[in-house]
Amino acid sequence: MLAIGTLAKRTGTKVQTIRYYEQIGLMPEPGRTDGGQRRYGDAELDRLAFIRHARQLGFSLEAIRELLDLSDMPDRSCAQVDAIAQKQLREVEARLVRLEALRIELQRMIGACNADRVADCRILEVLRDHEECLADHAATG
Amino acid sequence: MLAIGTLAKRTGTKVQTIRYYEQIGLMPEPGRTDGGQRRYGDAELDRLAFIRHARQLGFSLEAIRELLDLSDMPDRSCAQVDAIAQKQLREVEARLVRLEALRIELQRMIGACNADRVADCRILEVLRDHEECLADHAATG
DNA sequence: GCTTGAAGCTACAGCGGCTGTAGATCGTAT
DNA sequence: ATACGATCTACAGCCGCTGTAGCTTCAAGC
Ligand SMILES: [Zn+2]
Ligand SMILES: [Zn+2]
Ligand SMILES: [Zn+2]
Ligand SMILES: [Zn+2]
Repeated sequence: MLAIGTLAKRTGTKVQTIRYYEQIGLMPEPGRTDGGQRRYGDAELDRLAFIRHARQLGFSLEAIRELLDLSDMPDRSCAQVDAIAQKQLREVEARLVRLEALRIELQRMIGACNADRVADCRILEVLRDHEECLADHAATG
Repeated sequence: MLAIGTLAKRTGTKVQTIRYYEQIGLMPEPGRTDGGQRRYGDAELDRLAFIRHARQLGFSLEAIRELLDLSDMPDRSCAQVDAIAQKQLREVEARLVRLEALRIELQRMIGACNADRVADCRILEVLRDHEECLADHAATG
Protein backbone atom coordinates (compact mmCIF):
# COMPACT_ATOMS: atom_id res chain seq x y z
CA MET A 1 0.00 0.00 0.00
CA LEU A 2 1.37 3.37 -1.06
CA ALA A 3 1.01 6.72 0.65
CA ILE A 4 0.02 9.56 -1.62
CA GLY A 5 3.54 10.98 -1.71
CA THR A 6 5.00 7.70 -2.87
CA LEU A 7 2.35 7.40 -5.55
CA ALA A 8 3.14 10.95 -6.58
CA LYS A 9 6.85 10.21 -6.95
CA ARG A 10 6.28 6.97 -8.84
CA THR A 11 4.07 8.68 -11.41
CA GLY A 12 5.70 12.09 -11.57
CA THR A 13 2.59 13.79 -10.25
CA LYS A 14 2.17 16.40 -7.54
CA VAL A 15 0.31 15.30 -4.44
CA GLN A 16 -2.27 18.05 -4.91
CA THR A 17 -2.87 16.94 -8.45
CA ILE A 18 -3.74 13.43 -7.27
CA ARG A 19 -6.19 14.87 -4.77
CA TYR A 20 -7.58 17.07 -7.53
CA TYR A 21 -8.12 14.03 -9.76
CA GLU A 22 -9.96 12.36 -6.92
CA GLN A 23 -12.09 15.42 -6.40
CA ILE A 24 -13.22 15.51 -10.02
CA GLY A 25 -13.85 11.76 -10.00
CA LEU A 26 -11.00 10.81 -12.32
CA MET A 27 -9.28 8.81 -9.59
CA PRO A 28 -11.39 6.68 -7.24
CA GLU A 29 -11.62 7.37 -3.54
CA PRO A 30 -8.87 5.22 -2.06
CA GLY A 31 -8.81 3.36 1.23
CA ARG A 32 -7.69 5.23 4.32
CA THR A 33 -5.61 4.49 7.39
CA ASP A 34 -7.26 4.76 10.80
CA GLY A 35 -5.81 8.26 10.95
CA GLY A 36 -7.46 9.21 7.66
CA GLN A 37 -4.50 9.11 5.27
CA ARG A 38 -5.01 7.77 1.76
CA ARG A 39 -3.46 4.43 0.81
CA TYR A 40 -3.18 3.22 -2.77
CA GLY A 41 -2.74 -0.17 -4.45
CA ASP A 42 -1.42 -1.25 -7.84
CA ALA A 43 -4.70 -0.63 -9.66
CA GLU A 44 -4.59 3.02 -8.66
CA LEU A 45 -0.92 3.24 -9.61
CA ASP A 46 -1.71 1.92 -13.09
CA ARG A 47 -4.66 4.20 -13.49
CA LEU A 48 -2.70 7.28 -12.51
CA ALA A 49 0.18 6.30 -14.78
CA PHE A 50 -2.32 5.99 -17.64
CA ILE A 51 -3.75 9.41 -16.85
CA ARG A 52 -0.35 11.07 -16.69
CA HIS A 53 0.83 9.49 -19.89
CA ALA A 54 -2.30 10.54 -21.71
CA ARG A 55 -1.86 14.07 -20.36
CA GLN A 56 1.70 14.09 -21.72
CA LEU A 57 0.23 13.25 -25.10
CA GLY A 58 -2.06 16.23 -24.78
CA PHE A 59 -5.40 14.50 -24.12
CA SER A 60 -7.89 16.51 -22.07
CA LEU A 61 -9.12 15.16 -18.76
CA GLU A 62 -12.52 14.64 -20.36
CA ALA A 63 -11.00 12.55 -23.16
CA ILE A 64 -9.00 10.59 -20.60
CA ARG A 65 -12.15 9.92 -18.63
CA GLU A 66 -13.71 8.42 -21.76
CA LEU A 67 -10.62 6.38 -22.52
CA LEU A 68 -10.59 4.97 -19.00
CA ASP A 69 -14.28 4.12 -19.19
CA LEU A 70 -13.75 2.40 -22.52
CA SER A 71 -10.80 0.38 -21.32
CA ASP A 72 -13.12 -1.18 -18.75
CA MET A 73 -15.10 -2.73 -21.59
CA PRO A 74 -12.57 -5.07 -23.20
CA ASP A 75 -15.02 -6.83 -25.50
CA ARG A 76 -16.23 -3.74 -27.27
CA SER A 77 -14.82 -2.56 -30.55
CA CYS A 78 -12.08 -0.04 -30.04
CA ALA A 79 -13.48 2.26 -32.70
CA GLN A 80 -14.41 4.84 -30.12
CA VAL A 81 -10.91 4.80 -28.64
CA ASP A 82 -9.48 5.31 -32.07
CA ALA A 83 -11.92 8.16 -32.72
CA ILE A 84 -10.75 9.96 -29.58
CA ALA A 85 -7.13 9.56 -30.61
CA GLN A 86 -7.91 10.73 -34.15
CA LYS A 87 -9.62 13.81 -32.78
CA GLN A 88 -6.60 14.55 -30.62
CA LEU A 89 -4.33 14.14 -33.63
CA ARG A 90 -6.44 16.54 -35.64
CA GLU A 91 -6.30 19.11 -32.85
CA VAL A 92 -2.55 18.79 -32.62
CA GLU A 93 -2.24 19.20 -36.36
CA ALA A 94 -4.46 22.27 -36.33
CA ARG A 95 -2.37 23.83 -33.59
CA LEU A 96 0.77 23.01 -35.53
CA VAL A 97 -0.51 24.84 -38.59
CA ARG A 98 -1.45 27.85 -36.53
CA LEU A 99 1.82 27.91 -34.61
CA GLU A 100 3.86 27.57 -37.76
CA ALA A 101 2.10 30.60 -39.25
CA LEU A 102 2.84 32.47 -36.05
CA ARG A 103 6.48 31.48 -36.19
CA ILE A 104 6.82 32.81 -39.72
CA GLU A 105 5.13 36.08 -38.85
CA LEU A 106 7.27 36.60 -35.78
CA GLN A 107 10.42 35.82 -37.69
CA ARG A 108 9.46 38.29 -40.39
CA MET A 109 8.75 41.01 -37.82
CA ILE A 110 11.99 40.46 -36.02
CA GLY A 111 13.99 40.27 -39.22
CA ALA A 112 12.53 43.57 -40.43
CA CYS A 113 13.65 45.53 -37.39
CA ASN A 114 17.00 47.24 -37.63
CA ALA A 115 17.21 47.70 -33.86
CA ASP A 116 16.93 51.46 -33.85
CA ARG A 117 14.69 53.78 -31.86
CA VAL A 118 11.28 52.69 -30.58
CA ALA A 119 9.72 55.34 -32.83
CA ASP A 120 10.88 53.43 -35.93
CA CYS A 121 10.64 49.87 -34.62
CA ARG A 122 9.20 47.62 -37.28
CA ILE A 123 7.94 45.17 -34.68
CA LEU A 124 5.72 47.79 -33.10
CA GLU A 125 4.59 48.94 -36.54
CA VAL A 126 3.49 45.47 -37.47
CA LEU A 127 1.67 45.08 -34.16
CA ARG A 128 -0.12 48.35 -34.79
CA ASP A 129 -1.19 47.41 -38.29
CA HIS A 130 -2.21 43.93 -39.33
CA GLU A 131 -2.03 45.01 -42.97
CA GLU A 132 1.71 44.44 -42.63
CA CYS A 133 1.11 40.76 -41.96
CA LEU A 134 1.04 37.96 -44.47
CA ALA A 135 -0.90 35.43 -42.44
CA ASP A 136 -4.60 35.71 -41.78
CA HIS A 137 -4.45 35.02 -38.05
CA ALA A 138 -7.47 37.29 -37.59
CA ALA A 139 -9.58 34.51 -39.05
CA THR A 140 -7.67 31.60 -37.56
CA GLY A 141 -7.73 32.61 -34.08
CA MET B 1 -17.06 58.75 -29.43
CA LEU B 2 -17.71 55.05 -29.53
CA ALA B 3 -19.87 52.96 -27.24
CA ILE B 4 -18.27 49.80 -25.96
CA GLY B 5 -20.25 47.58 -28.33
CA THR B 6 -19.06 49.56 -31.34
CA LEU B 7 -15.47 49.40 -30.16
CA ALA B 8 -15.92 45.68 -29.67
CA LYS B 9 -17.16 45.18 -33.23
CA ARG B 10 -14.43 47.34 -34.76
CA THR B 11 -11.69 45.36 -33.04
CA GLY B 12 -13.21 41.89 -33.02
CA THR B 13 -13.32 41.81 -29.24
CA LYS B 14 -16.10 40.81 -26.87
CA VAL B 15 -17.55 43.55 -24.74
CA GLN B 16 -16.69 41.65 -21.57
CA THR B 17 -13.11 41.30 -22.71
CA ILE B 18 -12.77 45.06 -23.05
CA ARG B 19 -14.10 45.53 -19.54
CA TYR B 20 -11.71 42.82 -18.38
CA TYR B 21 -8.76 44.64 -19.96
CA GLU B 22 -9.85 47.80 -18.16
CA GLN B 23 -10.11 45.92 -14.90
CA ILE B 24 -6.56 44.63 -15.12
CA GLY B 25 -5.27 48.04 -16.17
CA LEU B 26 -4.42 47.12 -19.75
CA MET B 27 -6.98 49.55 -21.14
CA PRO B 28 -7.41 52.95 -19.46
CA GLU B 29 -10.61 53.98 -17.72
CA PRO B 30 -12.54 55.73 -20.45
CA GLY B 31 -14.85 58.72 -20.17
CA ARG B 32 -18.48 58.10 -19.31
CA THR B 33 -21.84 59.49 -20.32
CA ASP B 34 -24.02 61.13 -17.67
CA GLY B 35 -25.74 57.79 -17.33
CA GLY B 36 -22.45 56.01 -16.67
CA GLN B 37 -21.82 54.29 -20.01
CA ARG B 38 -18.27 54.11 -21.35
CA ARG B 39 -17.31 56.18 -24.37
CA TYR B 40 -14.09 55.65 -26.34
CA GLY B 41 -11.99 57.76 -28.68
CA ASP B 42 -9.47 56.92 -31.40
CA ALA B 43 -6.56 56.47 -29.00
CA GLU B 44 -8.41 53.71 -27.20
CA LEU B 45 -9.41 52.15 -30.50
CA ASP B 46 -5.76 52.03 -31.60
CA ARG B 47 -4.62 50.67 -28.26
CA LEU B 48 -7.20 47.90 -28.29
CA ALA B 49 -6.38 47.01 -31.89
CA PHE B 50 -2.72 46.72 -30.87
CA ILE B 51 -3.62 44.49 -27.96
CA ARG B 52 -5.79 42.20 -30.06
CA HIS B 53 -3.22 41.91 -32.80
CA ALA B 54 -0.50 41.07 -30.32
CA ARG B 55 -2.81 38.46 -28.78
CA GLN B 56 -3.33 36.93 -32.21
CA LEU B 57 0.43 36.63 -32.45
CA GLY B 58 0.45 34.78 -29.16
CA PHE B 59 1.91 37.45 -26.85
CA SER B 60 0.81 37.25 -23.23
CA LEU B 61 -1.03 40.15 -21.66
CA GLU B 62 2.06 40.83 -19.56
CA ALA B 63 4.25 41.04 -22.65
CA ILE B 64 1.68 43.29 -24.30
CA ARG B 65 1.69 45.56 -21.28
CA GLU B 66 5.45 45.94 -21.64
CA LEU B 67 5.19 46.55 -25.37
CA LEU B 68 2.59 49.26 -24.80
CA ASP B 69 4.70 50.90 -22.12
CA LEU B 70 7.72 50.83 -24.41
CA SER B 71 5.86 52.31 -27.34
CA ASP B 72 5.20 55.36 -25.19
CA MET B 73 8.95 56.04 -25.11
CA PRO B 74 9.74 56.70 -28.79
CA ASP B 75 13.30 57.90 -28.21
CA ARG B 76 14.52 54.80 -26.51
CA SER B 77 16.32 52.02 -28.30
CA CYS B 78 13.92 49.32 -29.39
CA ALA B 79 16.21 46.56 -28.11
CA GLN B 80 13.77 45.67 -25.37
CA VAL B 81 10.90 45.42 -27.83
CA ASP B 82 12.99 43.12 -29.96
CA ALA B 83 13.91 41.02 -26.93
CA ILE B 84 10.24 40.49 -26.10
CA ALA B 85 9.52 39.43 -29.67
CA GLN B 86 12.55 37.12 -29.68
CA LYS B 87 11.38 35.50 -26.49
CA GLN B 88 7.94 34.99 -27.98
CA LEU B 89 9.50 33.44 -31.07
CA ARG B 90 11.56 31.08 -28.95
CA GLU B 91 8.46 30.02 -27.04
CA VAL B 92 6.57 29.38 -30.25
CA GLU B 93 9.49 27.33 -31.58
CA ALA B 94 9.66 25.29 -28.39
CA ARG B 95 5.95 24.56 -28.57
CA LEU B 96 6.34 23.59 -32.21
CA VAL B 97 9.02 21.05 -31.36
CA ARG B 98 6.91 19.59 -28.61
CA LEU B 99 3.74 19.48 -30.69
CA GLU B 100 5.54 17.87 -33.60
CA ALA B 101 6.80 15.08 -31.32
CA LEU B 102 3.25 14.65 -30.07
CA ARG B 103 1.94 14.47 -33.61
CA ILE B 104 4.38 11.72 -34.51
CA GLU B 105 3.56 9.73 -31.41
CA LEU B 106 -0.18 10.02 -31.96
CA GLN B 107 0.17 9.01 -35.59
CA ARG B 108 2.23 6.01 -34.61
CA MET B 109 -0.31 4.93 -32.02
CA ILE B 110 -3.22 5.31 -34.38
CA GLY B 111 -1.41 3.58 -37.21
CA ALA B 112 -0.59 0.60 -35.01
CA CYS B 113 -4.19 -0.10 -34.09
CA ASN B 114 -6.00 -2.58 -36.27
CA ALA B 115 -9.41 -1.47 -35.03
CA ASP B 116 -10.30 -4.64 -33.20
CA ARG B 117 -11.51 -5.18 -29.65
CA VAL B 118 -10.70 -2.78 -26.80
CA ALA B 119 -8.78 -5.61 -25.12
CA ASP B 120 -6.23 -5.57 -27.94
CA CYS B 121 -6.26 -1.88 -28.80
CA ARG B 122 -2.75 -0.68 -29.44
CA ILE B 123 -3.70 2.88 -28.55
CA LEU B 124 -4.66 1.89 -25.04
CA GLU B 125 -1.57 -0.28 -24.76
CA VAL B 126 0.67 2.65 -25.60
CA LEU B 127 -1.16 4.86 -23.13
CA ARG B 128 -0.68 2.24 -20.44
CA ASP B 129 3.03 1.87 -21.12
CA HIS B 130 5.31 4.70 -22.09
CA GLU B 131 8.01 2.16 -23.00
CA GLU B 132 6.13 1.81 -26.27
CA CYS B 133 6.82 5.43 -27.07
CA LEU B 134 9.72 6.82 -29.04
CA ALA B 135 9.58 10.38 -27.78
CA ASP B 136 10.68 11.41 -24.33
CA HIS B 137 7.66 13.55 -23.53
CA ALA B 138 8.08 12.60 -19.86
CA ALA B 139 11.00 15.00 -19.74
CA THR B 140 9.60 17.59 -22.10
CA GLY B 141 6.24 17.90 -20.53
C1' DG C 1 7.25 5.01 25.41
C1' DC C 2 8.45 9.59 23.76
C1' DT C 3 9.96 13.04 20.75
C1' DT C 4 10.64 14.96 16.60
C1' DG C 5 10.08 16.20 11.86
C1' DA C 6 8.38 14.93 7.56
C1' DA C 7 4.32 13.98 5.31
C1' DG C 8 -0.44 13.98 5.35
C1' DC C 9 -5.07 16.24 6.00
C1' DT C 10 -9.03 19.93 4.60
C1' DA C 11 -10.50 24.05 2.65
C1' DC C 12 -9.90 27.53 -0.13
C1' DA C 13 -7.69 31.13 -3.21
C1' DG C 14 -5.23 32.07 -7.45
C1' DC C 15 -3.07 31.49 -12.14
C1' DG C 16 -4.20 33.17 -17.50
C1' DG C 17 -7.49 34.90 -20.40
C1' DC C 18 -11.36 35.23 -20.89
C1' DT C 19 -16.80 33.98 -21.03
C1' DG C 20 -21.38 33.81 -19.27
C1' DT C 21 -25.10 35.07 -16.17
C1' DA C 22 -28.60 37.91 -13.46
C1' DG C 23 -30.89 41.78 -12.68
C1' DA C 24 -30.85 46.55 -12.95
C1' DT C 25 -30.33 50.86 -15.71
C1' DC C 26 -29.50 53.69 -19.88
C1' DG C 27 -30.09 55.45 -24.64
C1' DT C 28 -32.64 56.18 -28.59
C1' DA C 29 -36.09 55.55 -32.24
C1' DT C 30 -40.80 55.82 -33.04
C1' DA D 1 -44.48 57.62 -23.65
C1' DT D 2 -42.97 53.29 -24.64
C1' DA D 3 -40.38 49.72 -26.15
C1' DC D 4 -36.25 47.37 -26.86
C1' DG D 5 -31.55 46.81 -27.36
C1' DA D 6 -27.29 48.11 -25.26
C1' DT D 7 -24.84 48.81 -21.23
C1' DC D 8 -24.07 48.60 -16.29
C1' DT D 9 -22.10 45.96 -11.93
C1' DA D 10 -20.90 41.92 -9.59
C1' DC D 11 -19.82 37.55 -9.55
C1' DA D 12 -19.28 32.55 -10.93
C1' DG D 13 -17.16 29.30 -14.08
C1' DC D 14 -13.95 27.33 -17.61
C1' DC D 15 -9.19 24.10 -17.69
C1' DG D 16 -5.72 21.91 -15.17
C1' DC D 17 -3.59 22.46 -11.91
C1' DT D 18 -0.64 24.98 -7.91
C1' DG D 19 0.04 27.16 -3.56
C1' DT D 20 -1.17 28.40 1.14
C1' DA D 21 -2.61 28.07 6.14
C1' DG D 22 -3.27 25.66 9.98
C1' DC D 23 -3.98 21.57 11.55
C1' DT D 24 -3.14 16.03 12.49
C1' DT D 25 -0.81 11.66 11.64
C1' DC D 26 2.98 8.57 10.79
C1' DA D 27 7.41 6.47 11.32
C1' DA D 28 12.07 6.50 12.83
C1' DG D 29 15.44 7.13 16.43
C1' DC D 30 16.39 7.13 21.22
ZN1 LIG E 1 12.74 47.11 -33.14
ZN1 LIG F 1 -1.44 40.34 -38.32
ZN1 LIG G 1 -7.76 0.58 -31.22
ZN1 LIG H 1 5.08 7.99 -23.90
